[in-house]
Amino acid sequence: MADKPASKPDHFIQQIIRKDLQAGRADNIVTRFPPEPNGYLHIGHAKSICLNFGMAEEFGGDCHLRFDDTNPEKESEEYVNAIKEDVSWLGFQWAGNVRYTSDYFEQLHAWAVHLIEAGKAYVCELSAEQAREHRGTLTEPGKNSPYRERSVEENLDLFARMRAGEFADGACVLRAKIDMAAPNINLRDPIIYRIRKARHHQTGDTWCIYPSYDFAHGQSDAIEGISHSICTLEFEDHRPLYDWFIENLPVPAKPRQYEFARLNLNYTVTSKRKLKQLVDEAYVDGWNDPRMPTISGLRRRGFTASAIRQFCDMIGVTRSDSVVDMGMLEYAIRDDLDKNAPRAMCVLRPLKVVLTNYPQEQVEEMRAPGHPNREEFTERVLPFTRELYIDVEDFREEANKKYKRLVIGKRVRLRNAYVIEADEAIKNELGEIVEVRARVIENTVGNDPEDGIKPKGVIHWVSAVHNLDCEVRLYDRLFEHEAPDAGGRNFLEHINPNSLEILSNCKAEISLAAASSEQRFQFEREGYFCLDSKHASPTRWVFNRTIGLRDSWAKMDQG
RNA sequence: UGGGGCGUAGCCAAGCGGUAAGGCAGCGGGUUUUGAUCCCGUCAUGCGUAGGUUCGAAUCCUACCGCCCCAGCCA
Repeated sequence: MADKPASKPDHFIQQIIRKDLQAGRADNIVTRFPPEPNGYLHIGHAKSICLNFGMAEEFGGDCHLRFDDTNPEKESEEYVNAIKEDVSWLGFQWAGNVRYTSDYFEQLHAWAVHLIEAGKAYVCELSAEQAREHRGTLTEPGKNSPYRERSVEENLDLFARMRAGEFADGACVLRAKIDMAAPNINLRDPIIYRIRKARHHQTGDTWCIYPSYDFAHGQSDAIEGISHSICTLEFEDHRPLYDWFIENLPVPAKPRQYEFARLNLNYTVTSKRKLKQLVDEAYVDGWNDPRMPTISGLRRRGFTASAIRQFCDMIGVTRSDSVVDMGMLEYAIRDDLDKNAPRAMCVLRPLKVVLTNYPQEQVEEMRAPGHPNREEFTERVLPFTRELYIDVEDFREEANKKYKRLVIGKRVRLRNAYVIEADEAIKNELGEIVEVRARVIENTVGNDPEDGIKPKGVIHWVSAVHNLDCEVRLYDRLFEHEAPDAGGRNFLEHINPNSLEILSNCKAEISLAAASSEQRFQFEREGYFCLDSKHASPTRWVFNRTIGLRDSWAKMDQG
């Protein structure tokens, strides 16, 4: 009774929607995720996707996917396709067809004409530079454009000729006639149409004038019957303009805009411009490089959609600027993979162990569970032979009692197999350990040693004759600085030169030969890994480390 | 120095006049054939600061301080 599981409290958007429903201000909740197809989606977009689709789902409404494609020069079909794939992969389904702001260009144009006819818009021939001078500053009001008082007829004619392609890019624009002295700069006669003689990925050469974001967004929301238009905080200043258009146009609905704080994650950048730069200048291997905070990068890295959704749920939705610790994202993926990833053993840095008392030709088939507490996972078979590999890190000639691995004269458990005891380290001429001689303690598979001397710890291993050669890629954060783009510094200066380490001589248990693309595993005692979708082939195994296991030993060993 | 926002623990975040939820990280302990997982415990006499109103203030009022956004024919 007293400790009934507390349900998560509503965030402010949920509170608004609940009130709107109760007050009858809305009966059908419709949201939209409105990306511009000018780059790939990243973890910050995941927050918006989860919010928009989540609200529709929670309140029995719909969420649309609408490409905000009003700037053909920066957009492309490649991005459209990648975005659709990422949204689907995250587990969301948009209502109806994919929509495009460009679907509404004809209607938007008609509304622009409507504003002209109402004396609320005019064609302005000020150059970009002159327009800037007329705009005023943050503290000084702007000056009216000399073209502001043109007749309706002249404006109609000019706008028609803009559409007809009679003017060069930049020769003139259509502006809303609002107030050049408004303290909110967005209201100082904002541009609503500009000339762009560029081929559009959806409409081809149909148009040479394109509506601005401010003119297109709210009206598109109205056309689609969006009830709650959710965007990020930097658009808050645009809300008066959003409302102005809705009030001054014969739109079929009156959507409302609400703003929330965008996601910031430490040790990374979430800016499409910067991510594009990393790709274009080859700091990474494409938008889906496993170090990228893009949805496709995280996917290739081994993240699951449900971990990303859980993360978005953990961080909440508020209006305060915040920087979420990367540790939260790491927690979300470890939590998912711990419960759901099958276990396997893989030796990353092999060191040969010869079991001197084990018969040369003998092969025993050890059995290992696919998961420590999920019996439905299929059991693995691990061939055990006289020669094995263990990890270099798991052997020391001598060590203090805190080191719970193999030490000369001490015992250790080989996971799912025998307890062994080390006798001798064989070194090369450089003094490097190249082999360890050890002995199997009899009758210790599933049992403690009969002499009562228990092993210090458990280490993983793989047969030196029955194993899978593979490559493992270890990733570290892409940036060394927790706020790479802070302080006016160039974020590229903070790139971590050691963000990728390729281990090419790894030895995995043979069951891993059947791994499929992006399939995820826990390599016991190491971390979570997945088969790389780009570099792996039927004859080549490349595993990406998604994230290591929590490692309290690493901390102890330092200090 | 105009306008719009935001300040609750190292981080995220509840709180909506009745005496500071929860999560991440950390720390201590228990279980463990993964130094993982799991379990238990611990972690704000304090809510940007200073006043005020009130029996009672993180919540209301006033002033101040700090941070973010806006002067694209980008979104």
